[in-house]
Amino acid sequence: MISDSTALDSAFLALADPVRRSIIARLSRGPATVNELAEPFEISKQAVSKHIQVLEQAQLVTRTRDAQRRPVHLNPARLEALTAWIDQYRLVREGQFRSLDAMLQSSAGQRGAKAKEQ
Amino acid sequence: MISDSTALDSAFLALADPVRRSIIARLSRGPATVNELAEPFEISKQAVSKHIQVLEQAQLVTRTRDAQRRPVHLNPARLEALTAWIDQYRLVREGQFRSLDAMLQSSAGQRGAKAKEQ
DNA sequence: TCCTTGATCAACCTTTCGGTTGATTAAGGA
DNA sequence: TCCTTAATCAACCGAAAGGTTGATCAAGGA
Repeated sequence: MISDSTALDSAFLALADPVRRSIIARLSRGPATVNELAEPFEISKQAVSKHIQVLEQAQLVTRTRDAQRRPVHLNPARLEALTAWIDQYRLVREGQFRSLDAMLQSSAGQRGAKAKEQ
Repeated sequence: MISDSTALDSAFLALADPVRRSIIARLSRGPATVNELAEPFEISKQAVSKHIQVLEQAQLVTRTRDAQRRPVHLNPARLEALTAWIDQYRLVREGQFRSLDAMLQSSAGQRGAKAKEQ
């Protein structure tokens, strides 16, 4: 599980772009070079290269060396870490939405409890 | 499952900020008002209000009306939709990373296959 | 050696993001 | 009615995102 806040920032930010998500989808079928990854898009190869760097910094992908090629691999562990974070909050407690009025009237609820990210 | 690309954009972007993730974490323990959500942070209430609007537009939270209060609720369904998206690619195919060289040498691999986001 | 291929670096531009402050709206309560 | 509380709107600002073009680097191959 990722606990560093900046790591989560970069990982979620990396997924917040259709080009980068499409690259993830492509890499789930196997590694690919920058040229291969750039081919489906209308933007420049430099732009795709930047997207890959964003994914790499988020540790969602890794790169190896093969002569002048720099093949890109998916890093599934990082994707798992993101689902792990989401799953912390995905299942909310039974009955907590039962009655908003009851909650607001019984004192100030959890007011003052410092929200803390795990 | 979310299939609209802009919906995924806004949802992942919404999670790419420590303040907003902290708000999600807080809301997983029950609904809260803007003032309650703003209390742990050193930024202005207006800034927190903006963060909540980002989460609301991403449909990660919803709001109700209670007199002059606008309590915020978590929308777990949206979080589930995100894990569903990630899970498409989380489990990569057996053996696809076996040998990069083999892949690159056996023709051009999957070159030309249009990457398509589901 | 020279050329080609694969990919990055660098500079620049425009738009969006995250924050601020000040004014305004909306709903009760005295 | 007037005041307080809850929250948003509006205008503005600096930083970062996402794109472009042009130059450069690195590794083979003829």
